Amino acid sequence: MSDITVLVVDDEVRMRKLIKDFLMQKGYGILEAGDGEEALSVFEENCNKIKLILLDVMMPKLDGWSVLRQIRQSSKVPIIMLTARGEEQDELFGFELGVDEYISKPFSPKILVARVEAILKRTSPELKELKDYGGIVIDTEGRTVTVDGKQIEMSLREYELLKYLADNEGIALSRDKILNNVWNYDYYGDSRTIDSHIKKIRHKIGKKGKYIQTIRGIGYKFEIK
Amino acid sequence: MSDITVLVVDDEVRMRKLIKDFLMQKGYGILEAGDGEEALSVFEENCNKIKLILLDVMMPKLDGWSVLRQIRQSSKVPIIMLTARGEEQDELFGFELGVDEYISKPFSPKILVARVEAILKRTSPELKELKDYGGIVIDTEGRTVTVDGKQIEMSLREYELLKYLADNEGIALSRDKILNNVWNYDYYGDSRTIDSHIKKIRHKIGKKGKYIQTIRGIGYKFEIK
DNA sequence: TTAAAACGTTAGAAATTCATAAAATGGACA
DNA sequence: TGTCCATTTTATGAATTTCTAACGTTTTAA
Repeated sequence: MSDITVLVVDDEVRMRKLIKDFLMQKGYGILEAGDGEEALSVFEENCNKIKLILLDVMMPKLDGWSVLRQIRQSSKVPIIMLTARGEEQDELFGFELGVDEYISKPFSPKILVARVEAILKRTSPELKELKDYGGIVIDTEGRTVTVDGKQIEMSLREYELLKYLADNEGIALSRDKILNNVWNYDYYGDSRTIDSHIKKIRHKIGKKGKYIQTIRGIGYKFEIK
Repeated sequence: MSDITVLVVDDEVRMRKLIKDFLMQKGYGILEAGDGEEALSVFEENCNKIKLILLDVMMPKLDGWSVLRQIRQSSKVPIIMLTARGEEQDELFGFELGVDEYISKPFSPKILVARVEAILKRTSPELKELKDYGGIVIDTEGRTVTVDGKQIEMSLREYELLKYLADNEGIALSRDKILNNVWNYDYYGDSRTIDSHIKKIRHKIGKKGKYIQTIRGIGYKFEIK
């Protein structure tokens, strides 16, 4: 289950349903609104979940431009405007207000999905499985670590250890806990081996090595400071 | 008071009451639903408050799986499925739909509470274990002590001792008790070593050092005044 | 008032713990 | 088999923490 939610705002139920069907098929969560006012209240309630808004221009009560302007006062969430043919003259005006894309009706579902995915890919880090811990970027898919834009070569244990620490940011982890999670649960060796790896990681990530704090008598803690 | 609310969905009133009692004791707010349809409408009304759903599988009108699927269209709120024994074969299927845990009936309340707390801990940041003792804030996860917003460096014993005293706020603790709890039970040394640490703690927490009272002839007591 | 007891404070010794480097181990692969 | 590399272990010194013992101060009770 993806944790990406798209808000679809259109006064036509059939249009909403159409968009919903295609995006849900791609695994996105969908929220709907039938007019501008509803859009604002739905967005307010779910602003942390909503990663993209598809916004029709022509709507009763409150039109798309007004909704756009309101939302932009508090959020930079990507917005795609849905326009009817012949409304192109507004585009320039819209980009200044922070519109990310236009799709003009009627559109092919393929195009819609493609544009949505393109935008989400560049704006939603969780889609890339990239996590940024204060400049230390961990790509769990590619199993790579990048510090200040420079990729760092890491061995298996180093990577796993760093990831475990970073995933538990702010939590002091005992040596036992670390061994049980990064090594096999029945690991039999010296817990000093952790120190050894910590040393190498700290060295490799340079200045950011100080994010890995030593908790004397306990273990280590990752903390961005 | 925590503003964490749990939605309990089960068709048996007694079951709901049981779960409710235990979770309310832990300080969570409870909402109830007696069938799948009610569950959906209650969730819709309170989706921003509800931080976890306990969902029975077998219910009239709309079963747990359908409710799960519906809710997953708009939300990734953690869901624990309550299954009768022998329904395990569905588990794999459920995880794909975003089930976070299974608990099979009959269950011990202890397990229920433990699982609920484990999930909430990792999904609700507002639940972070910060305890404020009159301006002395102890973060048990991060193992840090903050006094009036300023973090204080503490050694292992100092931290453990302060935490032990604070956890037993208002209770006079004998030296023996302190030694047995903060030091190893087979500690062999002088109990005056406590005084030494108390002195350092008092100094480190400055004005708030007066919270640690000396109980002559007995030991010490933490009291906010 | 005074001695005894309990606690506060201090400084330094002792013990623990960690960082580091370097050597040993062990597995993968040519 | 030998080489390479990741990993683990070991050794050493440094840093920190903990403990102790001694002395000072306060409280208690005779």
